[in-house]
Amino acid sequence: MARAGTKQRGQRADVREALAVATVEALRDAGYAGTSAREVANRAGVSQASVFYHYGTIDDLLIAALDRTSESRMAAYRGAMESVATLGELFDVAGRVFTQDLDEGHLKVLSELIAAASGNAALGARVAERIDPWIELTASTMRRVLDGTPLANVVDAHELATAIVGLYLGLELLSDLRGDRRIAESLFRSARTLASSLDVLLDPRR
Amino acid sequence: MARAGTKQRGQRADVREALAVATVEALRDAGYAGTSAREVANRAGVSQASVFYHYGTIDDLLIAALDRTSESRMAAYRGAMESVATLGELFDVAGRVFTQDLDEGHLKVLSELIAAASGNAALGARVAERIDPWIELTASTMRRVLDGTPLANVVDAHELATAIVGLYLGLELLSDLRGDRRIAESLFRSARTLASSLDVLLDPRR
DNA sequence: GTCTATACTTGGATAGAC
DNA sequence: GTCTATCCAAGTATAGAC
Repeated sequence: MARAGTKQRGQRADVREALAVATVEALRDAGYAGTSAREVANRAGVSQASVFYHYGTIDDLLIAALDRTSESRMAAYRGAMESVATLGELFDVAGRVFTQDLDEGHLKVLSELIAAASGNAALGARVAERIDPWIELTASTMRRVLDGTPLANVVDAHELATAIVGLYLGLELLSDLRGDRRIAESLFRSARTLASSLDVLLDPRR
Repeated sequence: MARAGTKQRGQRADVREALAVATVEALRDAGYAGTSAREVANRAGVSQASVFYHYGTIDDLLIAALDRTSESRMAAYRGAMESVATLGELFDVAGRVFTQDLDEGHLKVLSELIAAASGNAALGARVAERIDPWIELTASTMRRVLDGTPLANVVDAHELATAIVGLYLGLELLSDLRGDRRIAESLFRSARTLASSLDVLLDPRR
């Protein structure tokens, strides 16, 4: 079924893909400072020059890696959040997805690039754009969960969402620094217990 | 009053001090990646070689800078937190000190070093040690504020403190990325309003 | 103690062969 | 398209003059 060019195009896409994957791994294992063109190229098993052929600059490669994980995680979160109707369920699901993020290093990619943005304004602007969808997703989830409860009139969903995304990032930093994900795990467990009690208070019919 | 040696010792201390101050500024303005021996030395107005004479390695200089801000901020926080007795007051004070941190870049020093720790395990261990006192301070403040309320039996102060420190770090990252501290400001304002209501619920006599 | 000069390493990016 | 070779800039660290 394939004509000439298909293989070529396929290989080209393969290398691009491999570089993006390798960049995610490098950011996860070695941080921003350790994610050089050489490091990524070695991980991908290609030459260092091909990084610049395919992506032009390191920043473009980093953004590609961020988009890669971000889109994949966004799909996972959306799916998980759709089934959530109460605060208890919310923390239950959030805890599970968070520890998965932690294990697979998805959040690490983001937190490394945010920190890197300090010394690289152009990169920072591009990273900032990519956080907005996460705050939106969180806000719409909060609106759904709080809808019909007295809290809906008291808290601003967008503001709350910003705090939650911030908390996610901060917990990632701390867990990673300690090399211990149990901190976050027990936190989500406690939050879930509290949230379940709150669910009853907010709507006793449940 | 001074003998020979006083001036010498004083100058030596001056340069050490100037280097530590310059490092804090460099981390704040240029991030970890931009904080090189050359950059710091230029800011301090001394030669690049003196960095190594005084601190031996870059890591030692970075830790000295962290200790410098950390101790100064710890004193400020302790003083501010002592007067706090209710949740409403807590968020009021926390909001003020947080925006001050943001403006002066104290938290930035910490968040940059935490992110840098990914690619530098030795640095990471030293940074981790320096976070514990903050969690302890937060935990003891929470114990005091929650003491005598029904919440005291429901939440684990140390766990809550970890979440709060994480939230602080995360909000710092987000505010800094956006270059907009109003996000955090309005968040603290809302939290304070909510907390004041909670104070009344928890102890109507107040 | 502080400087200049320098050795050595790593990283971003390009040129040119294949 | 991918490689090797190379250029250039920047960083850590040390040596040695003053």
